[in-house]
Amino acid sequence: MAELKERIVESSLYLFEQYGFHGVTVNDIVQHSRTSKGGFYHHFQSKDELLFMIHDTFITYVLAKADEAISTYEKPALQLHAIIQSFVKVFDLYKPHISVFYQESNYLKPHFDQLIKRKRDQFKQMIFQVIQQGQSSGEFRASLPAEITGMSILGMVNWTYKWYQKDGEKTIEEIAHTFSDIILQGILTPSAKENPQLKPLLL
Amino acid sequence: MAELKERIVESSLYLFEQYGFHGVTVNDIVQHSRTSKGGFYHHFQSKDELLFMIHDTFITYVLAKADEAISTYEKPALQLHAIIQSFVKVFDLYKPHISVFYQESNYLKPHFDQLIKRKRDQFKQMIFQVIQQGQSSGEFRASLPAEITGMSILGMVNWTYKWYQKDGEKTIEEIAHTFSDIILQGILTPSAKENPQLKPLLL
DNA sequence: ATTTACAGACCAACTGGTCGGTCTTAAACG
DNA sequence: CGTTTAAGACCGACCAGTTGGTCTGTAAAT
Repeated sequence: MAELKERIVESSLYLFEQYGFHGVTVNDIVQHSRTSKGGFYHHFQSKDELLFMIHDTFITYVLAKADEAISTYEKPALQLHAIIQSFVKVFDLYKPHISVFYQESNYLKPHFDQLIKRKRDQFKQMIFQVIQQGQSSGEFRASLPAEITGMSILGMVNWTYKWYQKDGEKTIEEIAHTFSDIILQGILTPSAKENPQLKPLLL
Repeated sequence: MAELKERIVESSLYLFEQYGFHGVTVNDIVQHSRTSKGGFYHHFQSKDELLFMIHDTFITYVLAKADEAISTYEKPALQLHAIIQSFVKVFDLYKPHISVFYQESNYLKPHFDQLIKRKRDQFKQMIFQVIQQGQSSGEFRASLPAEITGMSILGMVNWTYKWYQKDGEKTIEEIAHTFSDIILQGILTPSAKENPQLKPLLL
C-alpha cells in the first residue's frame, strides 16, 4: 500500500544525487523504481513536488534538532555547540537528500566538468599544504585534522556567494577580515598568537 | 568585432543567476542579448561551453591569487591569511559567475521555493540569536559581527555535503567536533575559555 | 460497488543545435 | 586608388529528439 511511493523516493534520491535533477527524467525514475508514469503521478502532482518533499524531509529535521538544542541548554556556548553537533550529523543521516538540494554543475558534461574539477582540486591542495606546513612549524595547532580544517575554510568562504551583496551592509573587507580572524583564532597555537608578526592579523 | 560575445556572456550571467542554467534557454539568451541563434553558435560550440567559460574565468583567477599569496609569504599563517583575503574578495569581483556555478534549487517553482526558504531562514535566525545572546552574556567576543559569524558557521557546516562520505576516513563525530572546536576557539572570549562548564567542549 | 493504486500508450510543447544565406571588413590585386 | 575577393561575423527559419504530463483503463482493496 503506497509502498511504491517509497520506492520512487529512493530511486529519485539515487538518480538525482548522481545526475542532478535535470539530468533525470520522470521516465528514468519510473524505470529505475520499476513502476509506471501512472503510478508516479498518482503519488506526486509533479516532478517538482517530489523534489520539494526531498528537501522538506531534512530541513524539518534540522529545525527540530536546533529547537531541541536551544531549549535543552541555557548557555549560548552550549546551545551553539549542540546545534553544530546535530547540524553536522544530519549529513550522515540525509546526505542524499541534501546533495540533491545543493546539486549543481552536474549539468556540465564530463569533459568540461573534469577541467573545472582539476583546478578546484589544485586550489584545495594548496590550502591543505599551507595548513600542514603551519602544523609542522608549530604555528597551527597540530591537534586539528588538516583536511577537516581545510574544508571548513573552503566551506566558510565558498558559502559567501549565497549571501554577499555588493551594496549590502557588510563590506567585502569586513567579511574577509572576520573570516580570517575566526579561522586564525581557531587554529593558531597560543604561542603563535603572541608572535608580533602574526598579531596584526587578529582583531 | 566580436562584441556580441561579451553581450552574450553578460546576458547569460544575468539570466543564469536569476533562473539557473536549466531555467534559461539559448533562445532566452539570444533574445536578452539582442542577437541570434546563429550569432550564439558562431561564438560557442554549445550551451555547455558557455557555462564552462563562465566557470573558468573565476577559478583561474582564484588559483593565480593563491599562488601569489604562497610565493609572497614565508609563514603559513601569513600565507593562509592572504589566501583567505583574496579568496573572499573574488566574490566581490565575480559573484555572478560564482553564483551560476553553485546554482541550485532555482528549479523549484516559486511556491515550493518559498516554503523551503522559510524554514531555512528560521534556522538561520536561531543561530543568529544564539550568537547575539552569547555576545550579550559575555561568552562570545563582541567584536565579531554576529551575522558574518553566523554565516561562517552555516557555510562551514553546509559545505560538508560536498566531501563527507559515510564510509570515508573521517567519522561524522570527528567532523562535528572539529568544526565546533574551531568555531568556539574562534569566538569564545579568553575568560569564557576558562569556564569549567565550557572547557570540555574544546579539544 | 466504489474508491484507491497502479499501468502504459500517447501527445503537445519545447529545446539545443543546424544550415544556407547575408552583411561587413579588410587584405590582395590590378 | 578603385575593385575584387575571401573570411569572419551574424541572421533566423527549421528540425528532430526529448520531456513532463494526461487519459483511459484495469486490478485490488475495503
